[in-house]
Amino acid sequence: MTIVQFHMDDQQVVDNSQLAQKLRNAGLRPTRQRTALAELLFKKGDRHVSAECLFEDAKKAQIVISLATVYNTLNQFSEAGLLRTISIDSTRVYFDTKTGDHHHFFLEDSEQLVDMPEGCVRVENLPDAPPGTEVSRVDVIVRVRSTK
Amino acid sequence: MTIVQFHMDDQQVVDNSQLAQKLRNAGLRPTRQRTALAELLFKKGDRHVSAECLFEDAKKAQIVISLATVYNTLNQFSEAGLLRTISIDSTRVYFDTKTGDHHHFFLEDSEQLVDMPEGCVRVENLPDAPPGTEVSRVDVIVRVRSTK
DNA sequence: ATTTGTGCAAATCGTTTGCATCTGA
DNA sequence: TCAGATGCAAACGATTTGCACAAAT
Repeated sequence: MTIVQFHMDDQQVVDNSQLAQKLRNAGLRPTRQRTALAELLFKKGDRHVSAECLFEDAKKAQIVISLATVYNTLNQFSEAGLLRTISIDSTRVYFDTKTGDHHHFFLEDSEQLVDMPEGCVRVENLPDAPPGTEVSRVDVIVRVRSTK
Repeated sequence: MTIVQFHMDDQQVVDNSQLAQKLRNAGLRPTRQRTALAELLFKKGDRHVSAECLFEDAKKAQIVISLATVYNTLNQFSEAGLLRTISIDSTRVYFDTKTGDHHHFFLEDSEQLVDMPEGCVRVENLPDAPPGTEVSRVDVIVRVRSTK
C-alpha cells in the first residue's frame, strides 16, 4: 500500500557532514539552524511541509529556532534548488523535498500532498504556449477526497 | 495575439434580465451590486479575476461597492457554481468565469491565467487515487514565462 | 574582523468577519 | 415588513521585513 520512491538526483542524505556539504554546494553557510532544518527535511526521505509544520517538528526535536527563520530558511533552500514550492491551497505554501519532475495528489480532507511516482503521468495534446513564451513547468494536481 | 474562446455551457450573457435570471437560478437575489459585478464578470466572455482586480474594474465602471462585498460576492458566486476558484500563486485567488472542464496557462511574468481550449489536454497514466479516496478534479497548470 | 545569519516584534497583504444600517421582494 | 445584503472597520493568518545582536569564516 505504501509507495516507496527513490530518485538519484535527490540522493538520500544520511549523515551530517553530507548535509553540511549539500548546504555549502548550494552556497549556504551550514549554520546551526540551517543544518538542523536540513536534517529534518532531507534525512527522512520525501516530505511536503509547510513552514508552520516544520516549525512544529523543530520544536519537537528540541531545535531552538524562530518561525521567521524557518520561513527564511525554506525560501533560501528553494531558491537554491534544494526544495520546490507548491501552492495549491491559497492559504499555505508547501515545500517539497523532492525536486525532480513529478506530480501530486492533493488530499482535500487532510490538506496533504502526496507524490505520484516520477514519470508516470503523461500529458498529451498540450496547446502551444502563448506566443513569446516558453514552458517553465507543467504541474498536474489531482485533487482527491475520501469516498463517501 | 488575443485568443478568443467560446463555450456553450457558459452561455454568453448579453442583457441584464438574463443576468438577473442567472443569479436567481443560483439562489441569489439580484441586488444592485451583485448584478453589477455579474455584468462585469459574465458579459465580457471568459475572465480570470482576482478580487482586487474586479474591485478596480468596478470602480472604473462607477459601481459603488466595497472590497469586502466584492470578496463576499465572488465567494457566493463560486459556491453557487457560477465561478470556479483557482489557486496557483499562494498570494492571490483567481476566479474563473468558465466553469467547464479545462486547464490553464499561467503567465509567470504577468501573473495572469489563460484558458486552454476545453478538452484538448489529455492526462494519461494517472496512478490510482490513494485508497479510500476518489478524484474530485484534475488540474493541469502549464507555467510559462517570456522567452529570454 | 568582517560578513552573513538569527530572533524578535512590528509591518504587510490578501481575505474574512461582526455589526449596524440599508434594501429588495 | 423583514430576511437578507451591504459597508465599514476591525480581526485574521500566513508570510516578510527592519534592526540589534550573535555566530561563521
